[in-house]
Amino acid sequence: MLIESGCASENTVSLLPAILEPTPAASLSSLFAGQHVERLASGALFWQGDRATHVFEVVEGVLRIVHAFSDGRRVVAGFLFARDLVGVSVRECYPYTVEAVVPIKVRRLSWGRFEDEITEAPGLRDQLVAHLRDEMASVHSQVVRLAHGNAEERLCGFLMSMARRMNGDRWPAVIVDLPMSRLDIADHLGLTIETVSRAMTRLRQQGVVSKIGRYAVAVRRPKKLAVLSGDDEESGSEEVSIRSN
Amino acid sequence: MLIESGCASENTVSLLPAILEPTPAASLSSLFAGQHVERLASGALFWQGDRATHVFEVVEGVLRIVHAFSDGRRVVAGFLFARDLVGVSVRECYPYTVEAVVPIKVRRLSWGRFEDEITEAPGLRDQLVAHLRDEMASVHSQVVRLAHGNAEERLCGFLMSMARRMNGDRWPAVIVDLPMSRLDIADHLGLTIETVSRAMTRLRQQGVVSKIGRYAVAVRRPKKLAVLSGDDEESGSEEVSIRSN
DNA sequence: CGCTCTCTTGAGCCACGTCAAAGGGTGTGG
DNA sequence: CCACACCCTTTGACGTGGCTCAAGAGAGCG
Repeated sequence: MLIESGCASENTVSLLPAILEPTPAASLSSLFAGQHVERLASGALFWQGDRATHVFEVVEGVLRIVHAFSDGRRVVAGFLFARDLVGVSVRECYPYTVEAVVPIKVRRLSWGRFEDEITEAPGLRDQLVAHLRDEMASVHSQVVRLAHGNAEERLCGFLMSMARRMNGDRWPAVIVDLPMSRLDIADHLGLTIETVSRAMTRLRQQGVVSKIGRYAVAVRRPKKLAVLSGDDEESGSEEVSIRSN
Repeated sequence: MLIESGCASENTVSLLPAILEPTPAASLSSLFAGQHVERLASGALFWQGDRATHVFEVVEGVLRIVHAFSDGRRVVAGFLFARDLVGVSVRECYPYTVEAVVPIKVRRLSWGRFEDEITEAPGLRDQLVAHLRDEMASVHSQVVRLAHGNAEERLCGFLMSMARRMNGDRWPAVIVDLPMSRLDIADHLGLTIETVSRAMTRLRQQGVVSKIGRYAVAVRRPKKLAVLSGDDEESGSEEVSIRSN
């Protein structure tokens, strides 16, 4: 039974004794603390192909990571929320556009300044590595979600991850905000808006969720949602699958 | 015209003056130089859910990154080749199984030792960050590929990325080795073996590729392959697409 | 109240999944 | 050296989930 549900966050750093940390900057976020807060009601924070000149911290709101294609098609690779960092995993040019889903507030740091600060504080380097690893895990699970299931499973997986992120990893969450449009969700899950809509309707009919206004749902049957998302699985060995209920 | 085709590799590090590097270890790979070479004919290097005790360097051969589900379905999140590192982006437990596609050789380092070496050499920390960023870019493009196109586009994208990786980023490549089975490719692209097979046949009929034995193809029309994969796109703005040649 | 934008619902079609069988390469044993 | 068996791949026939096209329903706003 190795499945200690979790295997997540905040451990890499603590593996090293916290003794040698002379700097007061405890977290990557604190680097942005002194920076001016910028507001953006809508549109792009930066464009795919631009030189990566800045790193951002999301203060408030939601953004989407977008790959645009010349044929008009679009892929939403992910969403960004308060406290997320933008651009730290980029090397030279931004490989995607980042746009505001709702009016947002961000702080920015020039790439050079960010690098300098990181270089001077070993603790922050570790935090950066930890952050990149978390980001990897998140993108990785998105790969699995896209390759794996049908429309309903993908939507359930998306709702689960939204519930977790917006609730500080508390689960089950009752209310899940979905500030992005159906088109954003569709492009994120590799589906069309119609299919997303139908899948959502089916979930409502099954009593798994119910709509609250337009941009939120209430999770009525968290367990069923988890099962449908295929999130509880990941066995790989034979001797599982007893699971009553 | 910001699109300097490239925007890639080996710059993050050189932004910092290379003055302060007392250690002889120039690259992450060199950490593994003294380690015993292990051989694995087939089966898993480690299992999904295992505690992440080691970091590996692939010396020779090909491996696959596998997510297994309790219902028997499988997702191949990616493939690993010579010089690739395995496990550096993991935090506590391996979130996937890594298996040998062909008989492989690897070197290993304990997690603790890896961390220690990294901590002592600032240059290596930068390399680690650079490595994680490259890995992010790779996984990111996999997300885009899965969310974007139909079977043929996905297969073309896969062939392109295989051609690039096995040829040290030289393109166009004539011969592309495909040591993995159709099932591996199918699970990687979110398709079935039959669909992969049919897509491959269609590419052959169009004269884009031709089969060489069982585990390799020759690229006959690289340009068409690139177009079909949707790789040349990524515009986003209107005024591009001049690009002679 | 009417306009517009987004979401929902419906009908038909097509690409891909499923089921089934045949083809081809590889290894083993006669 | 051939024969057989096994496994992987290819090809075919058919069904279905999701895409396309089209219309209708809410919600925000002047």
